[in-house]
Amino acid sequence: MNGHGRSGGRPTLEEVAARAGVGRGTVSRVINGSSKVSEHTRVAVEAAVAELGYVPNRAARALAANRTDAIALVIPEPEARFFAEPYFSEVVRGVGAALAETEVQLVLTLAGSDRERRRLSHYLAGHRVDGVLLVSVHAGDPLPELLAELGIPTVISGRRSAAETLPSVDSDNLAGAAEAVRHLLDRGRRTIATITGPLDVYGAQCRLDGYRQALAAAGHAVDEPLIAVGDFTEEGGRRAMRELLERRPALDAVFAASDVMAAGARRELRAAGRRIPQDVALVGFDDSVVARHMDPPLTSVRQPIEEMGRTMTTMLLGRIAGETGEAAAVLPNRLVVRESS
Amino acid sequence: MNGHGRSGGRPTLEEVAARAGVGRGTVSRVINGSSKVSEHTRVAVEAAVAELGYVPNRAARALAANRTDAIALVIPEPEARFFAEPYFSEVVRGVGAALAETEVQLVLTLAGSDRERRRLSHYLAGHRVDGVLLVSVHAGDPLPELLAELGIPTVISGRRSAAETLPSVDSDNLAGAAEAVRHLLDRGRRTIATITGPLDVYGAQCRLDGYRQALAAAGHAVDEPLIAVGDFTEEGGRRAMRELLERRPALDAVFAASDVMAAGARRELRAAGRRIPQDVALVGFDDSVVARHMDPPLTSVRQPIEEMGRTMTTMLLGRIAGETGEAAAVLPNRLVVRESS
DNA sequence: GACGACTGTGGGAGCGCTCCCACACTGTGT
DNA sequence: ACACAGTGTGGGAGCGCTCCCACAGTCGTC
Repeated sequence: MNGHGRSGGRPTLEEVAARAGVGRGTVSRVINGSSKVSEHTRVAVEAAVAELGYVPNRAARALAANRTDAIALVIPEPEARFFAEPYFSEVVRGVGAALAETEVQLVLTLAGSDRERRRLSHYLAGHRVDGVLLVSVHAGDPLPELLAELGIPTVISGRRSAAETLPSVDSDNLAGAAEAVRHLLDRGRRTIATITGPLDVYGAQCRLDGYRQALAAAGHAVDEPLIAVGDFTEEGGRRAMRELLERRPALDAVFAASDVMAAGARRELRAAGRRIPQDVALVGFDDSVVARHMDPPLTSVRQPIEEMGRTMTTMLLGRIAGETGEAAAVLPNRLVVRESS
Repeated sequence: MNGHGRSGGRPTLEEVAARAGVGRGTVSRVINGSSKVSEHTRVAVEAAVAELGYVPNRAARALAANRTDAIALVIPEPEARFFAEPYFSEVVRGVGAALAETEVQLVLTLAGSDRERRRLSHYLAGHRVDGVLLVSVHAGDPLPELLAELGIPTVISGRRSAAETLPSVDSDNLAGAAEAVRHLLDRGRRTIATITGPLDVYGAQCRLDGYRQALAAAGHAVDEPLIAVGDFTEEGGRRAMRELLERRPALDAVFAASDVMAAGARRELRAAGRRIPQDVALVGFDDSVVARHMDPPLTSVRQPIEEMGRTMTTMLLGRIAGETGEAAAVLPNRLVVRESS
């Protein structure tokens, strides 16, 4: 086809060795960047590699070395939160960026139900990836423990609790929420409500804590009826907003723990005849497409998702390489101010 | 750890064979569902497999059989269109669904520039995947040809021209656009403008053709000044809308070839004091998150992206298995009617 | 001048599978 | 009785690498 090697097949280590006039072991050393190869030989081998267009056979290498140079990204398929727009692609982009300069390949795995996740661990046991990236793990998910048992290095995104034991990368939900609330205070708002996520989700809890802390730090007492629990859905946001308007009709700002809930809140506010931001300022969380295209465009807390993907990957590669030690990164969030506040 | 096999390692074929009291070959036959194994033996082997928790070693299999049971999904990283929201995740979901019942794994590859794509083909040459799924391929992209040279089965999404030679899966852009326009006509609109995508993109061309055909079929002459060329960006949509309002201030409907351009058009219409849909009806294309959250919610043409992913995958697996013959699927689009029209 | 320590290097062994040939063993037809 | 096709089955020979042991060569040292 392209003149390389013998008939049909791609060139092998052996052929490169023959061409360079050295032994198999030497070529292997050069390919793997081992030391202990003389300059002279190295150059000769590299020339042979180039001439033959040699590319190591991944399967053979994996078999012999008992590693795969592949990591898996496990995706909770049915979950709206993750598949919802930018999250997924940004994580992938970050992971891809971290992997770009390595020879490690990314295997994507969709696994929704707990049963599927069990099956997956069986699968991972045989199909052998060197490590696993777990996104959006719930408390009670069996997968992390199964992976630990199998001795497969794992990094998760988002802590499951304050006492997360697994290596994890998270954004600073508390600080992000606090910044959002501080921003509303700075804008002169005084009756600031919040719509939280489900409180058994650690991140949602953190965002609520941020809300509380920002108010407290500014010397305001927290008025509990200004807190309504949502579920990260638009309808949930709407319902929570309805409650809030009933309980505290005089509120002049709302911090929603997700953009989608903010969208629901906006609908409800409109229905109640409140103008945004004149009557009520609105801030969301996630800085999703929804935020940019809302009317008015939504002020929102942006998580460094791509960077989280990158950090997770770097961390995982480190652990595969045998590093232990500190393994919990918390990345800063950033408030993106738009017209809604 | 869990009592399986010998110390440390996972069980091998050999061990299963010993346990079942048969030869290696026989176990292999059972594992691979080959015929020519007596019922009795098969049962015994399956029992041994279950007892030992045997999972075939992927690398060994790949090496011996000279196939990898993996396919690559190549993603044009920097491209907004693809990474923009649901597209990516839906494709992945479709591919995942088609792969779920197979043993084939999905390898994700990000490759932006042409140079990166060349590097990628080199990489793929290392016999790392059995086939490749190419999303969002432009005319002039070198990758398809490189893959063809390497003899790697490939399926692309979206034809590059009417005379696409590669196996491809596309949505019926022409019919979708025509339906959108017909819908506007049904709503009593008479002066229907369109904002197209870049016309060197085949899909954009098809959508324009659909616009023309629908008007022609309804007995309307196509008024060329009602056609403005955009570039799939919001700003482009805005600019095109401005042109249209200048040339044909009396227009009462706009069909934009993408939701994002429709969002731009909407902004411009608002700025010009036109109400949607009372003064001007607006229809987009893609049914993205933007459409659902626009104000008013945007009528849009929905592509069966997940199904496209599934179809591509099925097609690719077929070709890997040696099927040839017909290889171009065109899936129907569906108009999702909302308040903007 | 003999000895060890070190540096490069070659190549055997083996990773866990699939492929395929050889070999029972059965049954049928002559 | 014989040959002869058909079934299952066992196991050798690799697939292309890495690992590691052995060994040649070089140098410094006693």
